Amino acid sequence: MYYVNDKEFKCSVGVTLDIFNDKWKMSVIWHLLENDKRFKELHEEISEITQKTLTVKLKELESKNIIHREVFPIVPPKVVYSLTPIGKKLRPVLESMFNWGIEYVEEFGTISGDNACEVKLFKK
Amino acid sequence: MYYVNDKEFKCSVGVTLDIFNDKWKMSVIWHLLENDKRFKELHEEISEITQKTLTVKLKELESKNIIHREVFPIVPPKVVYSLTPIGKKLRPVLESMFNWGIEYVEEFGTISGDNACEVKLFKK
DNA sequence: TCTATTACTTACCTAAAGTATCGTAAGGGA
DNA sequence: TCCCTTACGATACTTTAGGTAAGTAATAGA
Repeated sequence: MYYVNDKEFKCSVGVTLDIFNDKWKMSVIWHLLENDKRFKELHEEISEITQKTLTVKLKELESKNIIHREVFPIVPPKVVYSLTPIGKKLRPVLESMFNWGIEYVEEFGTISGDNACEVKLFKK
Repeated sequence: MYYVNDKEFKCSVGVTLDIFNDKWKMSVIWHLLENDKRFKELHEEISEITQKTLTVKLKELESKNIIHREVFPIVPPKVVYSLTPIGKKLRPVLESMFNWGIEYVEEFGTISGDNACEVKLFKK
């Protein structure tokens, strides 16, 4: 049995799925894998998310020790988000999702042109 | 650019995240990786999901060609769900989630006793 | 006849996420 | 002085995903 603040899990997969049980957290991790980002940068890159939801998701990830939030006390404000060590260890998860996505599209979708996405993934 | 029925994605990770953007689909895959299952077996194993939601999620996964649904015309009814070839290719995704979950619990949770979960994962 | 079985369906309700707008705080320009 | 700017996020309201609880069909067995 695995226990993470009062919650009980039969399996470690459950721990992971319980954290990433929503629509957005994995996306945030994906974008932070590239490099640290300010709130506005994240919001521009994950353009479909609303400001409020992004705020909530960043707080959730911070409270679970997956991202780190650094505030610069200047005006206009500046806040930079980065992955913690355990957050960085999510890379293999996103990597396998990346690879599966390609296989899925090759079978059931279409690809046009190319994209700079691999760069994001495979740069250290 | 990647296209999967009318939807456009900048990155193949987006394709994967768009499919598994909910609370339950990954869990269903996890349980089907072990072996094919009837509706009732899945419902017992993923006990927190409601019957209605499981029905909906299975239909969604079937429509996306990730699982296969076989109906036996008997009474009481028997319906067996299994992973399609592309569905089986999700194993590395769950595997990395499994591994990350262990690392996360080692750092922020506790483990008591052991579990038979690895068996499920690593049996072919 | 009555109950158990399995895989759903239906109607209703609640909680999570989305939309839109406003607040804060310091500096710059008219 | 007053208003505009930027970056973050708070607030109020609406939409939707998921949860609750009950019902259905068809047959076997008590």
